[in-house]
Amino acid sequence: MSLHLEHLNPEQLAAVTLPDEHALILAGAGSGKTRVLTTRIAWLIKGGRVTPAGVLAVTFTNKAAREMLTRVGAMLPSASPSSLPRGMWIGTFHGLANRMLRAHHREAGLPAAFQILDSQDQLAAIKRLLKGMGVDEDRFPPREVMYFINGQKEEGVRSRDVTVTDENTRRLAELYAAYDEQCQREGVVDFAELLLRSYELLKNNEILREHYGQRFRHVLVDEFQDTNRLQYRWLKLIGRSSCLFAVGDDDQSIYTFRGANVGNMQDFERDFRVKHVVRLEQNYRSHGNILDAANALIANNRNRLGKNLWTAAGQGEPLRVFEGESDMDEARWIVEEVRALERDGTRLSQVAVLYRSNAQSRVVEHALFSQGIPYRVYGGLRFFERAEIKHALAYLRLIATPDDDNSFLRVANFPPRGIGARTIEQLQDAAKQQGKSLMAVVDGKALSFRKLIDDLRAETQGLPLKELVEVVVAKSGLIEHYKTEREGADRIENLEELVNAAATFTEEARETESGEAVDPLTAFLTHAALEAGEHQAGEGQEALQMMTVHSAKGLEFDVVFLSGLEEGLFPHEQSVTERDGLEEERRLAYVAITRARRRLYLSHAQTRMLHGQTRYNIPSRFLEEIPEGLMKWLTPRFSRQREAVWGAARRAPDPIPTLKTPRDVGGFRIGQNVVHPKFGSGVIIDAEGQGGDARVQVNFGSQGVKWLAVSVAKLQAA
DNA sequence: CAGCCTCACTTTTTT
DNA sequence: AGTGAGGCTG
Repeated sequence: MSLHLEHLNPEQLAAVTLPDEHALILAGAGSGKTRVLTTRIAWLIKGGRVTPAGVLAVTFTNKAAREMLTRVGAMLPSASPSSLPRGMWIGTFHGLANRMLRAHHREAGLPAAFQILDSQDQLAAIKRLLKGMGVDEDRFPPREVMYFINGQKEEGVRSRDVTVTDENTRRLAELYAAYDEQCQREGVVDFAELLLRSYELLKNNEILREHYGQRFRHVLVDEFQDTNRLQYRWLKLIGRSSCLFAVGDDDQSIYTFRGANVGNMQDFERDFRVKHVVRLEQNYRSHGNILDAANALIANNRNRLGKNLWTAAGQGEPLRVFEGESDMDEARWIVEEVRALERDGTRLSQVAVLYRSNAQSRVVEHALFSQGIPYRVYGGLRFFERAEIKHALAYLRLIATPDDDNSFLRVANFPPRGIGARTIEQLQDAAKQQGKSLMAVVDGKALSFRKLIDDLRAETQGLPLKELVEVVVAKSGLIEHYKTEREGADRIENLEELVNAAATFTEEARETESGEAVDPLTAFLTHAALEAGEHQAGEGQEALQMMTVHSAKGLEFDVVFLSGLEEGLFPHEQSVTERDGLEEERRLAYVAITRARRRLYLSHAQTRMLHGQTRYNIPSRFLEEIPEGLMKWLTPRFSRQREAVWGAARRAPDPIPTLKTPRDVGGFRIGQNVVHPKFGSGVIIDAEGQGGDARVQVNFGSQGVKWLAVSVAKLQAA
C-alpha cells in the first residue's frame, strides 16, 4: 500500500522523485533497479502526475514484465493484482507492439487474426520460400538469410532500402522482399516484424502517433542497454512528448550478438539532452570481496560509462578457486562442495552452477545424478517449442486461419496419413500457379486432411477454449500416434498439459482483460508464440540451479559456482575474432560474479572433453584480472604440473581412456607446460612433424595461440 | 511412402 | 559425444 520512500538510499530516492523530465539511471548489479522503477511508477501515479493509462513501461522478458506489474500493483491502493493498473501498458517490446497491431490491424495492413511466427516457424517459412524460388541453399543457407532479414528489420530497413554493395546483398534483398510478400500473403508476422510494423504504423499514421504521443506521459524502460536500434527508435516515436526514464547498466550488456546496441545509452543522453543522470552504485546483494573482484575485472574494459559498486556489508569470505585435472574432476569437486554446503544447511535452490556454454552442463549433471543430488537445468526447449506442442498448435492455427501454409506443411502428414512429398509438391505447384494457399487447392489424397480440419472447426465452433483444445488434441490423431512411440508417454503428458494451459489461460485472460476484443483462440495462439513458456518442469522444487551465465542475468544466489574459467571457453574462442568480443565476454564474467551473495567459487580444468576431443586449456585471463588478495586457492596455483595428468593416467588403476597417447615431438608433448621468452607461459595443445621439422601449437592464453617450430622457437619446459 | 543411416554441426537467447 | 537434418533403400 505504501511506497516506503524512507527505505530508499539517497540516490534511489533521487531517481524515484525526479521531476517530469528525461532521465538516465545507471543501475549497477544488485543496486535495486527494479525497486526504483516500480516505486517511480507508483510515486508518479500517487502524486497525481500521471494516470495509470498514461504510463508505458517496457521490459525484455515476460517474467520481468509480470514482476513489475505485481510490484507496482502492491504499491497502489485498491490493488489486487488482478484488478490491476487499469489501462497501464506494461509489457515486453513485442507484447506491446502486438497489442498495438491487434488494436489497429486494419491501419497496419494485417488481418484481424494474424499469426505470429516464432524463430522456428520463421526458419521453416524461409526454407519453404527458398525451395519454391529454386535458390541454392548452399549459397544462401536459410539460417543466414534469416539473420540477414532480421538484422535489417532490427535496423528499421525494408527490403527496398537495403544498401546493396555487391551481388550477394542484392540477392539477399530480393529474398527479403519475397519473404515479406509471402508473410503478407499468409497473414503472418515474425518477431522483428511486430516491432517494425508497429514502428511504421506510428510513423506513417499521424492520428495514431498523436493519440499515443498524447496518451503516454511517462515511458519507462528496463534493461535499456539491451535495446536495439529499432527499439530505440520505437521508443523515440511513441514517447515523443513524454518523459523517458531509462534504466540500464552498460557493464551488463551481454546481448550485442543479437543486435543490442549499448550506444543507445549515450545516444539517449545526447538526443534527449538528458539533464538527470543518476548512478546507483550501492549494492545490496554481495559481500565486499565479491564486489571488489567484479570491479577489478570490469575495470579492464575500455568502453564504459564508469561506475563502481560498493557495499555496506562486510568483506565476507575470499573467493574460492579450484583447479581440476579434468572436467570430470571439476564436476566431482563441485558435487563434493555442494554436499558439504547442504550439510551446513544451505538450501540447494540457493546454489547455482554457472557455465559459459550449455555443452558444459553434461559432466556436472552426470556427477550430480550419480550422487542423487536434485538439480534443475535452465534453458533448452521450452514448453511451446516442443515438437508435439507445435503440432497441436498447427492444428489450432489451421482452424483459425486455414491459409497458414507453415502449419499446413507441419501437420498435413503428421501423424502419417499417406500424404507424401509427391502430393505436397503437386499442391505447392498448384498453389503457386493459382496464387492461393495450400488448403485452398487441396485435392486427391489430401482431401481427407482438409475434411479433418473442417470437421474439427465445425465441431469446436463456439466451444470454450479449453474444450476446443481438448477436442483438437484428441481428434487430430496425435495422441494415438504417440501411443505407438516408445518415447511417446512424455509427449502425451505434454499434450495434456497444453489442455491445462488453455484452461488457465482462459481464467487469466478474463482477469487481466487484455483489452482488445480478439477471439480466445487467436489470443491463446498469440500467447503461445509470445510466451514460449518459462513454465518449466521442476519449478519451485528444492534443487540445485544450473544455467548459462546469460540466463543467470537478473537472478541471485547465496552460493555461485562459476565453472570452466578457461581460455577458449570463457572467454570463448570465437569472441576474440569479434569486434569488442573480449569486452563482452568480460561483461559476461562480471554478470556471473555479481550473481553471488555470500560465496563465490571459481574453477577451471586442465583438460576438457569438447566435441568428442580432449582439449588442453590454460586458466582464463579473467582469473588473472582478479586481485590475488581476494582469492583463496583450494588447489596450489598452477603448481600441479600438467605432467601430473599423465602420471595419474599411468598410476591409476583405471587409466583415463580419453587421453591421447602423449607423443614426443622434438622433446615436447601435447599437454606439456612451456615457457617462451616473448609470449610467456603456455600449454602445448597440438603438435605435428618429427625431429627438426617438428612444430607445436601452444596456447599462451592472453597472448594467443601460436604454431612454433621447435628448432627455432626458444621454448623451455616449465 | 516410411524408416534407417550417414553426415555435418556444435556460444551465448528473448521475443 | 550427441544431435538434427537430409538422403537413400526397402
